[in-house]
Order: sequence, then C-alpha cells, then structure tokens
Amino acid sequence: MNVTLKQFRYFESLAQHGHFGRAAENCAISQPALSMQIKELEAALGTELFERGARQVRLTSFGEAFALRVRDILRSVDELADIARAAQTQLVGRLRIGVIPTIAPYLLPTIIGNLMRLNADLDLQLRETITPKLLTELAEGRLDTAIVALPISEPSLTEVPLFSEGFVLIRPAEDEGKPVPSRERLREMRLLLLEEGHCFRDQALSFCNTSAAPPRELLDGSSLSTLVQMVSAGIGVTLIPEMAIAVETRATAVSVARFGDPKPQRSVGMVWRKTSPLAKQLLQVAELVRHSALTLRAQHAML
Amino acid sequence: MNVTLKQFRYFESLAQHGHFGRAAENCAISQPALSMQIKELEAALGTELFERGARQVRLTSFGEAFALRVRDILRSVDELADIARAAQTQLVGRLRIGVIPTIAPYLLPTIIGNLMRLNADLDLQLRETITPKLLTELAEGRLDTAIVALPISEPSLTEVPLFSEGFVLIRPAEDEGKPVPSRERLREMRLLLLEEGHCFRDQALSFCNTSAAPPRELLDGSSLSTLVQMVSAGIGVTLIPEMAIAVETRATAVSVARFGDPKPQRSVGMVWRKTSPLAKQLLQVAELVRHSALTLRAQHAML
DNA sequence: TTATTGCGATAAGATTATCTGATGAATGTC
DNA sequence: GACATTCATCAGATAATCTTATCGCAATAA
Repeated sequence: MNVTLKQFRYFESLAQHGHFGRAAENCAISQPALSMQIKELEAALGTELFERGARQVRLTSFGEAFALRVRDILRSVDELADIARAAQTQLVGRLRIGVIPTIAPYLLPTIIGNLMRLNADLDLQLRETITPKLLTELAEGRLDTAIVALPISEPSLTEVPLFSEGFVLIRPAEDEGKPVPSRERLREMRLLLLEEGHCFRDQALSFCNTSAAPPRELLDGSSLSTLVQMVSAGIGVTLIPEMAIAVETRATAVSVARFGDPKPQRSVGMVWRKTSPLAKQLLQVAELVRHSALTLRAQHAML
Repeated sequence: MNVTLKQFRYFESLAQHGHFGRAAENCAISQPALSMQIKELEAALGTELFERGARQVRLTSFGEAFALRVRDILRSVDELADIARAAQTQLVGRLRIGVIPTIAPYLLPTIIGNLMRLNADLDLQLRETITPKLLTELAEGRLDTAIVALPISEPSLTEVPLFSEGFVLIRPAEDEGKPVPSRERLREMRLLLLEEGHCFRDQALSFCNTSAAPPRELLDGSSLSTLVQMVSAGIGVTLIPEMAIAVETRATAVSVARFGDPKPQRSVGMVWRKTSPLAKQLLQVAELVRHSALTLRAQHAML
C-alpha cells in the first residue's frame, strides 16, 4: 500500500491531540479506523511515528520531523483546492487572444485596459494575424479565443457575435464633397486592398461584387495604414472599417465618405473551441469586448 | 469527496501522456478507472483540468498551473517516504542521552566522538544529572535513553548492561605505599562523599557496609573533582570510579590505591522505555558506548 | 492482591471506493 | 459510408475503509 492524504490528515490530528480517541472524534471517524490508518502509515514508511505509552501517545523524534513536512504538504493541498475554487468563477491565469489585423490596432487598447481593470494579475497573451492562422492556432490549443469576422462556420467552434461595423470609403482629400460612388462606379476606380489572406480584403471585394475575379489593377497593402497613406498620395481609393477611421485619418489628409444603402458592413465576433473549459469566462470576455467596442464607437461619434 | 494523492498521480500521468489510454497503462490501471478519477478530481476542484478534444487531451491553463504544484506535492511525499526508509536503519535525527555525573565527564567525549563519526548529522542532546531525575525525564519522554548504574529495576524500562567498573581509593599523596585499608578500617577514616542523590555515594557507602546510617562525620562534595581536591588538601580520603582516575589525578598530588578482594565495583548500563521505537538504534548506541568504555580503559591501562 | 477504569489493538461484518470489462458516442480516416 | 480511435458510461466484481463489539494491557482504586 501507498501513503494517502487521508493518512496524513489522521496523522496530523493524532499528533495534535496525542490521543487516539479524541483524534478520531476530531476526524469524525471511529477510534479503530484511526488506529488502523496510523498503523498502515507506519507500515508504509517502515518506521514508527508514535510511541504508544500506557498513558500517552507521543510522537517519536522522527515523527516530529515527519509532522512538519506533512503539515506543509497538507497546506499545499488545501491551497490548491482554494486556488481552483477561485479560478472557476473569476477570470484568472493565462488568456490567449488572437485578433485579426483590421481590428487589433483599434480595439485592443480598450480591451486590454478593460481586462486588466477586471483582473490585474491576468496573464494576457495577444496574437495578431489573419483569420486562417488564428483558426489553426485555436484548433491546436495555442489560443484560447479569437476575435474575427463572422461567420466562421466551423462546427468545432463556438461563435459569439460581438458587433457589426460598416465600411467607409477613403478618397483623396480633394474628393471631399463629391458624390459617393455607387458599387458599380467603385468597381471602375482604382481600389487599394490588403494582401491576400486578410478577410477584410474579401469583404471589400464582396461589396464590389467582384469577389471571384479581382478587377483591373489592384495594389495590395499590408495594413490599413499603408492603404490610407497611398490614398492620400492620390494612388487610388480604399475601404476601411468604421472603427479604424479615427486612428487612420488623424494625421492624413483624406476624405471619408459613407455609403448609402446597401451599406457595406461586416459582423465581428469571438470564437473558441466548443470543448474549451473557459467557455464561461470567455462569454464574460465577449461581453467585455462588446462593451469596449460600443464605448469606442461612442467616443468616435463625439469627434 | 476529497482529493487524493492517487488522483494526483493519475493526473500527473495524464498530463504527461496527454492520452487516457496510455496514461492509464502507465498507472497500471484500466482507462475507465483513470477517466473516473480525473473526473472526480475535477469535480472536487470545481474546475476542468483537461480539455478533451477529439484527437488530443490538453491541460487547461489552470491545469498547467495545477500540474506544477501537484508535481511539487508528489515530490515532497516521495521524499518523505525516502527519509523514513533511511531513518529506520540508520541512526538519524535527534538523540537525547542522559548520563549520571560520575560517568559523563569521562565517557562522554569518547561517546560523542564515536557517535558523530557514525553520523555527523546526528542531533545529539546531552543531559547530565542524577539518576532519579534522569529516570523521570526518561518516563516523560524528554530523554531517549540514559546511562546509569544498574540495576534500575523499573519494569517499564529496558536495561542493557554496558560494563563494570571498580572503585579505587584516593588518599593524600603521602599515604602512597601504605597498606590499603580494609573496609572496616575505611569506616573509621574520614570518607569524603558526593552529595545525596548521587548513586555513587550510595555505592561507596554500600562498600563500607554503612549504607543505612552514615558514619562519623562526612563531607559532601558536588563532584569527584572537588572530592579529589579535598583529599589532596589532606581533609580525608575518597573513592572514585576507575574511569575517573586519569582525569581526576592528572594534575593533583594524591595516591591511588586499589582494593583487594572483595573489590568494590558497580555495573553501568543503558536504559530506555520498553515502548521506545528507537530500541533498535539504542542497542546500536549501547554497543558503541560499550566499545567506547573499553577503548578508554585500554588507553588508561597504557598510562 | 483484586476490581475497575482508560485506552489502544484486534476481529468480523457492513459499507464505500475503486477497478475491470463491455459498450456507447463522438470524431476523424480511408 | 464503413472503420478506427478515443474518451465516457454502466454494471458487476474487488478491494479498501469504516463501524461495532471485544480484547488486552497498564494504571489506579479498593
């Protein structure tokens, strides 16, 4: 037989009380049960822990040394249970979030702030890359959740919609005031897009009804910032999500135009493995992200 | 239910293998048994430790933190067993020895040296006092063993004889060469004795057949050294154990006389509680003490 | 000495925990 | 779509653990 925590607990009680009957009572078991477990513990160790005198039960000198260590172990175990109890409700430990590049720069600062305000000890790990990579890492367990454009339609993932955001047209500053081009007109303009792989590229193309065959000549940028810079240089026009307007047009002379119906837009949401035990916490995070986005939008509206 | 070490061991195995079947095999149990124990552990903690994917079993982030602590705990427990195993054969930990004052100064240096040579880590605690106090402390568990004059005849104690030692007569230096007094003559001399309570006092008186009523006028000293000093000052004569000769007459001008038959002597032995779990080690110690005494006697014989 | 009391050990039977083997359900593979 | 893999579940068997009753020993009291 092996030693057990139960034996440790009984041992601790007996060491404290120095009396089998009272120690047993303290453990809510019968005296023989305690006697047996102590005997088994001693047998397992090959050493006596107590000296049973006629009038008293005393720890042997080894027993005393043993007691110190046992106490430590029992404390560690109890502590472990406490930690677990705390972890189940609150958001603790490590949280690995992936975000697509057309959201990350605009939403993350707010999200991080809100998360850290919720739990400063949170070990937040962030990853910014395109949706397919995020999904792979999610599947491999290297991410806990990802903020992407919906739908993903992956049966192994839970999808939670967060918000919808429209796209706006970014034109050179001198186009300010000109009529907003229709989708058809847009197709004839030089539309600057992100590199392949970015979902926002597909969403933009989709709006122009040119999803399948890319039109005329396109120029790919690696970030929305780059695209906007190119627009301001008069190279063409581009689309960016509403959320990006404030940041990307702050220091750049371009014209922002909003489309009439049908407005282009996309749905942003959070996804995680259906098997993830963090589900409860992730729902909490989703709510927080949703709130962060609303706050952000309200701030922009005031500008 | 409470968490158990068994669950911790299973958990560790599963964390390592990431596969219920293989982990179960590693633990020499069936896969359902492992599944159940893991489930129970998770239930006890109120948190999931593993994320069961279709193709793999992964630790949750909490599980990883948990695993670190569990590993520590299991190591501590295993270490505990090792310590116990080492303790049962070897003499380790604390050893509390009581010695009567008419032996301690002469025998202890050798004993301590030999004990520490056997185990340098030994926590040796020594107590020098008269037999009744030693026996009390022994009974109260404040000593592990005592070196005293036998017999003690206390049924709760184990007695182990170590050696016999004779007594010699210490006379002023000018008595050197004079005939050794008989016991009867001795009774008429001024015999210097230790204070009451010292067993050696009784043993000396017993030799003079004056056990019951102390004779003429006695002068009590608190140590053999004092007695010998008093003898050298011409105040009287005294008896000391052979073992004390070398030390006590080294720097003092006195005459040492050995009695003819019947030679006075006493038996020195070790005692410990019959219930003491150190019995095995104490027998070992007794053998060491016996050997120390023999060595000491041999050294004296060479002087 | 001879009862009596206190306390731990032991024994037998009941209860609970844990395990095994068979099977099910979900997912992924050919 | 049949098959394989893998974890969960179930029922029954086995083993660990507990309880109650009793014993034996030692200390105290009569």
